[in-house]
Amino acid sequence: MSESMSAGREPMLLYLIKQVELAARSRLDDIVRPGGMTALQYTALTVLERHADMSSAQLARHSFVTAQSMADLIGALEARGLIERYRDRTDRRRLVVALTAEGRALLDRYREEVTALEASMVTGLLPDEVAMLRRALNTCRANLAGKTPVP
Amino acid sequence: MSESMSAGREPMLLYLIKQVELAARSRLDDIVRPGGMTALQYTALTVLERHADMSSAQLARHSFVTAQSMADLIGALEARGLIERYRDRTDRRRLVVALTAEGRALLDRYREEVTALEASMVTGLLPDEVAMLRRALNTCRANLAGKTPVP
DNA sequence: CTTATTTCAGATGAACTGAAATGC
DNA sequence: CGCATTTCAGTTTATCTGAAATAA
Repeated sequence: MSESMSAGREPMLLYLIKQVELAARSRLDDIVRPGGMTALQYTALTVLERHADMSSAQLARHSFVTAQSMADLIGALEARGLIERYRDRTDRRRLVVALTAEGRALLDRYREEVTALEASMVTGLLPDEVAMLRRALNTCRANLAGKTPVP
Repeated sequence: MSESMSAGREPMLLYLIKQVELAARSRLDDIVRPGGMTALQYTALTVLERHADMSSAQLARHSFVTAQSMADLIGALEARGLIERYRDRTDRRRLVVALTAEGRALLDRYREEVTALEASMVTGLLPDEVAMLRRALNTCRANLAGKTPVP
């Protein structure tokens, strides 16, 4: 009965994605742990580096999590002095997040190792294939969000 | 200074992978919640369907988690009656996991919806591109594990 | 003796929901 | 008023580490 269906033939894509996420995050945690950060925190810093002047709520939408979850993360980064926040003058509800010098220094400190981790992850794939992987993941992300590619 | 480096140009692959995993898991949770399961539990059942007669420790290695983490998951599935365990006669340390009829029924009950979720996730990609995505993820998984593709 | 499997106990990280305060 | 942002409080899920029992 069910063994004739196609879904059982190959592992779910969701399973593969989860495995890669789990293994990659574990490696990234090892890299940034000496800096007193988690992989998630480091990743958030890289997002802030690419997107200045975002509020916590904007970051939450950008990252597919609730505003409350992002507030926890932002709070931890602020407590560590890696970011600071200031009130937006034109909309005083918003607390705009900015990297501090220390935050930038930590990003720089681990940039090479993180780049090397990503490179080791895609070892055996051609440059075109890596570009294709990136494009496919962006498509998946957009499809799951019901939105256009990436802000 | 750091803005001339390549790492800052595009979002990290790790970030994209995490976003897709988060969004996809959330959708899968919605699908299987009526069955009283989490996405993780459903995924574990699909692994058991494809790999019979595995012990919890083997499953843990297969899934990149500790034996203790897998024991929690297996314990929940057993408590729900979706799997059962029996002692391996030739190695009495091992408790071999087997799907129950109820476990198979739940797999069948959600198979179509889960297949549709994966299909919707890769909407806009050609079949070749989906195959390439799967292959690339397998490569990443193997590279991160320091092992050969998949058991 | 060493190693593998399982189990027990506790800790942590990272997400969630609900509710309230503030400001647009 | 309704909506967005932030914060506070509590909860859940999914991982981890450490330690002990059993068996190969």
